Amino acid sequence: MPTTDERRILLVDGTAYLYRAFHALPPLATSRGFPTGAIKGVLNMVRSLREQYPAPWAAIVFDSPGRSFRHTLFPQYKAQRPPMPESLGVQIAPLQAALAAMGFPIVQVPGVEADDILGTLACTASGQGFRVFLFSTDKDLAQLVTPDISLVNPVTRETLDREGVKARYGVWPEQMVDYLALVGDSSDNIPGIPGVGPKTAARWLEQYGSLDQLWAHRMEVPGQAGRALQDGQGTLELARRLVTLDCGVPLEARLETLRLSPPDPTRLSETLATLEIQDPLIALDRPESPPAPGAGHSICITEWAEFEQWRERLARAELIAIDTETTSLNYLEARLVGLSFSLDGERAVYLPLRHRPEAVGTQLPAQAVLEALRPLLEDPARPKVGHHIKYDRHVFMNEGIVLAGIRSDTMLESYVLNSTAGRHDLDSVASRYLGIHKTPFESLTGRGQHRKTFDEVPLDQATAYAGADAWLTWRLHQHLSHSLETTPRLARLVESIEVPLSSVLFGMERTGVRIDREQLAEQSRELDSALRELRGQAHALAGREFNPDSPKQLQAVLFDELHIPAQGKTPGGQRSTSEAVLEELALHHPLPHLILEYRSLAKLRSTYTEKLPQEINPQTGRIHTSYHQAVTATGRLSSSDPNLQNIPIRTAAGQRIRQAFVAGPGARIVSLDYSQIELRILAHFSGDPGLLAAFAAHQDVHRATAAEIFGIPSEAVNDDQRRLAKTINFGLIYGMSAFGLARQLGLSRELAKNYMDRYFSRYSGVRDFLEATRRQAHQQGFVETLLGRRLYLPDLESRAPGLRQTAERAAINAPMQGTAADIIKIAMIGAERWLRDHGCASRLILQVHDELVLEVSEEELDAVTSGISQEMSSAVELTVPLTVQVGVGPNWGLAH
DNA sequence: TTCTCGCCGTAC
DNA sequence: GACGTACGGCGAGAAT
Repeated sequence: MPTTDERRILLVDGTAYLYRAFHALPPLATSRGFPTGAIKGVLNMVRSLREQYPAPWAAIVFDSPGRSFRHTLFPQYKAQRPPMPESLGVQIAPLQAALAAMGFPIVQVPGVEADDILGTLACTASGQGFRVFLFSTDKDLAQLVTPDISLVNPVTRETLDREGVKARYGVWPEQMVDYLALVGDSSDNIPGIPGVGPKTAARWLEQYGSLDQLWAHRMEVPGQAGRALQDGQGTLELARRLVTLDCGVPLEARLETLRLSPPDPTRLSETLATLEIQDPLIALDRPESPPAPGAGHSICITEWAEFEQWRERLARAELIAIDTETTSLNYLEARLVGLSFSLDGERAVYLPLRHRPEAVGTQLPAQAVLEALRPLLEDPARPKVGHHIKYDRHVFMNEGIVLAGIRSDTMLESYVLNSTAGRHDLDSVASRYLGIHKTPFESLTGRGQHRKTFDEVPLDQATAYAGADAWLTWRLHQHLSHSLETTPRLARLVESIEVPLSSVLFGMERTGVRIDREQLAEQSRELDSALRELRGQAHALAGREFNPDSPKQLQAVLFDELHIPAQGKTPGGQRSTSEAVLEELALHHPLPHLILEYRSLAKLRSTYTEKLPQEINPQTGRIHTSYHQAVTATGRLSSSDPNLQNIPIRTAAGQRIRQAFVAGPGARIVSLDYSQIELRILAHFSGDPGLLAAFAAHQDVHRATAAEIFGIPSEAVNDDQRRLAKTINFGLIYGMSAFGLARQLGLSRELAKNYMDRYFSRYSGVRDFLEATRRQAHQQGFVETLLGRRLYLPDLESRAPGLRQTAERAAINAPMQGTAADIIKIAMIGAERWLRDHGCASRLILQVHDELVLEVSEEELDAVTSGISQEMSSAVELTVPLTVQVGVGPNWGLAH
């Protein structure tokens, strides 16, 4: 994007900005109570806009209070709108003063709405050869879009050109007025044709071209919507006049006056001082904004000779940053559209392969290019780096190419460097570490129903976008790997664990897990009838029909109608209907218990028995989850689409769902899980003799704990005592307090405190370790796992006690949870290597934090079971044994 | 129609 | 206020 183009003008819908800032941002006020939140918000938005869209010309347009021609036309126009809040209204004048001091021309015309002013200015400027950028979220303005006038969403920066309008709304800009007239606009109180929404309107206009043509053929339009159309003449006439922007508003402000001026530092600082706004970014705003930081350069390759030259360069490169562009985020459905590479972080090449003919003039034949690149892509000695390269491996695999030579992954580098710094997608990481703000993907493809796939994106845009992904990845690797080297353990974590693990996860995702569809269907049917029955009983008890899935309706029934006394509050201040509360309420009335039963079955049905079959891939007949390696704070994996790490196990009905996870013919399911891994880690870290001894002797640790707390022989421990000890043991890992223990067990606070004191006097090593962890966390600002993985905890220094205490509990939990994660990751890499070295057909299929699940062919059963179990227990050397429990069965439910 | 948020519940 | 880490379904509201 050129940074100095004389004929560019920015037209900003100031009123819309104002409302957005007012609603989106926390209220802010001067020491005397004058509200300033919206002012500060708008100033910041306008500042960043000026940086990102350098232009010599601009206007910020405001609505004026009072009536416009539309009110005369239609008295109910905007009638249902609440008046502007007073605390917003008073901010307008000082805002305009500050904007003027920043050098922005302000335009406001009595009796004229901002949209009409924007329309008039846009048309005038465009007529004089200007390139116009309209900043507004109002879809009415889409009618103005032409090759010279673009509409930019100020929040997402999504830019709509003519194609974009068509993609977003399904109609061309010149059809927008007709579209809006058909649909109506509830926020402006503009009537439309009843029953006609965006989809119907777009379909009709696609078919008939315009409202006039549609009207001429109205008797041919079938259905209820067709009848509503036939009755709608008056409505349509009116609506069309209301939504049409008036582009001929008489303006005093002539275009020549709309030049951005340099800020007036004196006036600006005075204005900001009065408003008590201290924001160096606003104050330091300069007329010459810096250009967008270090843009790389991207070349599109469409000639074979040129491709050959680049291929030779790639073959000689020390390191290749690589990225794929595809048709889908779903790794099995994704089809390769193009490839980008960068060798130096300055230049990138883009190889379009499967763009649609209408989006591209010419492109090289995909198959030939891939075959020519295959030796390079599959060569382990040609080092590559990518961002989230597990996805690219899938894409290549879909093309029959086995990507090899993966040196690193910038997503994993960013995650290990600081898991909680923010998201770890390329956009976020590039902004965070390089200060470079990528063009959002949606600004190329649009959003929603009509969005394009990447193969429909025009080649120039695709090249810039895909090329940026490659050169950014190259630069990020340089930056992040350097940062990691200052803490060698972190560098080693990436290199020895996360990057190899990414390959293991790739294999697990690819393999998937077999599901017995019919068994789940049968369970759904049974749940259905049980739920119908429970629902009927609940309505009978309540004396009326209500939706037991709705906490809000349930509150009304329980607390207002049945007058059961409420127990606790949700964080949002509502009367809670959580499981713990309903358990209590069940003592007063039969309904709460019924609801609990209903909820547990409804959960099983909606989340599992109904959902899982829909996730079965038609090609493979199996479920392929996604494992996320850069999401959790502590280093654990997470799983989604579907989440296979929260499949029920505790209840009998839940167990049955695991039984639908089955082995293929000739195979068995083997489950191996670490026994008490986090408590063992606690024993290791604390070195507490009592805890170490219990594990060394392979005792039941909860029973041993109970024996210590109660001062009795372990044979004498009863079930209640063991349960209490178990709760304390788990609570320790989570940083639980005596209060929490009391609540969990229904004890008095004194008694709970008493038990915890006894625990800590018997296990003083644990007490000292927890205390040392807290102290170290405060001193360093982070805690560490066994392998040096860090969790930073800035909230430890927060002035808010709630935040601080939560951070302290996280500081206690993270070393144990995170170390367990480190250990199982090492075990997974070891397991995969073991299977490969032994030429096994058996496959890892699931990981559930402390459990690995494999699908094992029967002839390999004994060898694999003992081999993997050995890999797991020897993953690291602790001062306690790492015990692994093994189960085998025809399905997951029976493999425990 | 689609998105977001609050609430709730499943796992380890 | 009071037990850590996740993902996701549903209802309800909404500057769709």
